[in-house]
Amino acid sequence: METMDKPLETLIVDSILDAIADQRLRAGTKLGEQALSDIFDCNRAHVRRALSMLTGWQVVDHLPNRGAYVATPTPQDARDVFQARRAIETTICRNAVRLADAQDLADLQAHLAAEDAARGQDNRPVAIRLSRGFHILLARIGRNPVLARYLDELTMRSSLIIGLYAQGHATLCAEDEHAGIVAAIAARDEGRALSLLDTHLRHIEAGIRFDDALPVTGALSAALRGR
Amino acid sequence: METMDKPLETLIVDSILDAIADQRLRAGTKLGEQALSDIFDCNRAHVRRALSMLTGWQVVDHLPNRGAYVATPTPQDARDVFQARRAIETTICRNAVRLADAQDLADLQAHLAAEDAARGQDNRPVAIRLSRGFHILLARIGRNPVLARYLDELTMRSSLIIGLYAQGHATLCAEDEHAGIVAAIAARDEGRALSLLDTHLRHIEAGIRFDDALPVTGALSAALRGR
DNA sequence: TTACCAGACATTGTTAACAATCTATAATCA
DNA sequence: TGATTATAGATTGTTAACAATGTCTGGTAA
Repeated sequence: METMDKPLETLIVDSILDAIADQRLRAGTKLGEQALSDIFDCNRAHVRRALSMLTGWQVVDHLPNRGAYVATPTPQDARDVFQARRAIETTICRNAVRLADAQDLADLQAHLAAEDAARGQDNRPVAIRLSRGFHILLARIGRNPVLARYLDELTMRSSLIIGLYAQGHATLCAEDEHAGIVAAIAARDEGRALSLLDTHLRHIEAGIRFDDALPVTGALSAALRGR
Repeated sequence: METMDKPLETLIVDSILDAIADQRLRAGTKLGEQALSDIFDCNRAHVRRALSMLTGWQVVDHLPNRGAYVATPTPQDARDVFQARRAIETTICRNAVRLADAQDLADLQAHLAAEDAARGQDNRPVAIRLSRGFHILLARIGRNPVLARYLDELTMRSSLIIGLYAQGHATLCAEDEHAGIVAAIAARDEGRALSLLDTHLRHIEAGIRFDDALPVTGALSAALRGR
């Protein structure tokens, strides 16, 4: 009889990761232990463990005696993250072209439709989540959990970077670029898929503007409660 | 006046990571909280934090109510890890070919000499460390800390895999293959460097034998004390 | 006004005691 | 003998109190 336990730390970590991915939690936000204990109605020790896990995800910086803060990527970090994404997503995409079955292709089409719908309704929060979700879905189809885990991390950091440096501009993946990649995968055209993906990632990176500064932010509980 | 603090958790984490990288700590070893507290002469809370960080490195599995264990990669994990290494080290190597300056090339030559010396003396522990160190050095020369960090993690997991599944066989990187890569980098021959690196990584992977089973192990304190 | 300092307040870090769970030993029964 | 179950010990999980550090306010003097 399985207990199907749901460790409390995992809930905290996932909530914060989701909030970062959705750009509800912005770079530089302080993650106070008391505040998080209140929000998740738990002991400070749990929060502490969760924060050290998030540090391992590289999306939280821990300053001794001063607390934990959502990481603030530098321009150099941004370049490195996007280069890493190109390296990893290239292999993921090659896997996807080879391994995608009928169900996977259907999932991709459904995802494109959902993205389209969200944009049609001007639903920005959902559009952000689906935009990231496309890359995550590709990683699942690639069937390499090691690479998928790294991509998870890199897309989190991408969210922080985009929220910091590309507020007005290319804040979302261009939808037609996603569609082109899906078409190439369905056609088993590896070369075209890889080329389109590389171009797509460079477009995202090109949308960031480092001269824009960072606005500080508050409202931790609102960012985490929301969904 | 800097305090140059050296957080205790960091010491514990680094010691265990080093022990794993050097194959002193083997897959499946139990990491008891009391045992580690004794070894590092510290509070159990520190050990607890260190273990949760190591979980983030994917080299420690945490079983609720049963403790922490050095991860035991499956054959599938092994395939995924090596594919990830090929993806990441390809980009790292491309960077290295472009960015290596005179000092970097000298460092590479010095490293090859050190590897040669260790082999000449049949100093297996040092040879293991240097074998991994070559790939880490390449990553430093590539100047992308994000990729370097992932390679750190992947080489750790490679150490566990090799210790588990390739005991007798290809337990070390072939030295001449490292030398060939260095020569290609020095000649700024990107194509040759990438090709040699890919072949090298496939050779390492080919050395693992999944039919061999895992021997359990003990001697935690000896593995960590040693150096 | 501005710079500096002292104190109160809030936050993080540390420790120990207690509770819950698991594991290994030994006794019981078929 | 072999399997099962109780019990004791060890290990992990949880909590609260206390200590150390950082931050902020208000006041003082140049």
